[in-house]
Amino acid sequence: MPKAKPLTPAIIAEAALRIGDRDGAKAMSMRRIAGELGCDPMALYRHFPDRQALLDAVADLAMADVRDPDPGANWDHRLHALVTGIRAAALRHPGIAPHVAARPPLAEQGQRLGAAMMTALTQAGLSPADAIRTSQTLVAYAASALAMAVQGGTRDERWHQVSDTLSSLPDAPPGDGLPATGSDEQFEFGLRLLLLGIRHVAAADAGA
Amino acid sequence: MPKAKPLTPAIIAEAALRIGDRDGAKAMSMRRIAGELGCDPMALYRHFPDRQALLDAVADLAMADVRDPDPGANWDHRLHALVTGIRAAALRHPGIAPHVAARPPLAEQGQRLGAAMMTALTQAGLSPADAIRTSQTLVAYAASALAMAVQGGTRDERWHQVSDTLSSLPDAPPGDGLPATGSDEQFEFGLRLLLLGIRHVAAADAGA
DNA sequence: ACCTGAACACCGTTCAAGT
DNA sequence: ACCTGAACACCGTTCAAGT
Repeated sequence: MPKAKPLTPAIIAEAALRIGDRDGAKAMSMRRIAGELGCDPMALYRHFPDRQALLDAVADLAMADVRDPDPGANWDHRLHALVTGIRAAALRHPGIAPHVAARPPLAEQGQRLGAAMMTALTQAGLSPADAIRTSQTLVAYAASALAMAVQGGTRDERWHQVSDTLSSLPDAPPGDGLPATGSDEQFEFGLRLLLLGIRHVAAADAGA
Repeated sequence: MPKAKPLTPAIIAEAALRIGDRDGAKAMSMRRIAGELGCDPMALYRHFPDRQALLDAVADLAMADVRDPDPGANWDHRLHALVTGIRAAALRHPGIAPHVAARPPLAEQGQRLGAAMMTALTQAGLSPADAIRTSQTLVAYAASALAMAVQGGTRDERWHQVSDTLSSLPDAPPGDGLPATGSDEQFEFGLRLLLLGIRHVAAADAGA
């Protein structure tokens, strides 16, 4: 179903996100996106140098509805809300989530979220240099949590095997009732681990 | 250059790894692998259900030369060596590294490394349940560090922009001399953050 | 019954030909 | 000068035809 004419990068990215939400990651091909917009596939190349650049724009767009929660809250609440929000936003768009995990959004939304994390970490008492290093670590963890929850545009059952595999080792842990690898609970555990480490570094930075 | 006849999953995985090392991730196609082995592309399907399963085997193979360092060492030294070793092994095979990052190796090597991490964490004093949760977090972090260092089978320059982007924010940190996102130094920082958190949890588990 | 390779239904991107 | 779409060089996988 062809549409009107005026193409912009934003319109293209929105169409691609729609297709990804509907039909998965592999459906976001140049041909399918052009079909959705009713234009020639080659027309997309006048707005993006290649498919990778187009998907970068889609990934950034998917981060648009992550809110930086009330700036008056504690730094750890803010950080927790931000990182959780990034993961949740990506999971709301499973088609583009693998791309978010593989390549950090660096456009408008990526910069906004990066800035929010930096202020929360500075608020925590980290030195500017450590705040940057920590931001990168949190981005890495959020990305990985995404890759684990999503595979090829659908929530990935296979990761559950990691938990099963680890549970079946000699040291014999309980096994049942443990969070699966890509689950919300497992994500929360790792994030708490990182926040504990951050608190420690913050104390050291403040003491220095 | 066709070779001899007998195909096994191991021989196929070795050929694919060789191609990936030489020509990158996209070169590991069913057709190219078959060409390397001098067989029909369809012959591969008698040993693997699909391409994804074949790449899973290649990813596991790439972990084969990670050593569990001297078991007498401190738990944090062992963990550090294991996680660093996983990342280094994957970076030695950049063609398969993105796949290692996206899907954890669960075959022979994956189970061996999982078991090694579990014993180190138990040694640290963690409860079995927390040891599993922490293993998963460490796997997640290692995977992410890989995704950041490698893109499409080559070390990714684009991630350096994350560091640049964060450095250019209002709060104005020094900017120069900071580790780039996919770098060894940045990886070490995040790993130390996690080890600090683990030490904290270990103390709590021991006290309970 | 097993194996092969032609064929199907796609890709991203180049580039020559049209306007 | 700009835009188009045919064509190139690939994919993973199915399946009918051969042995």
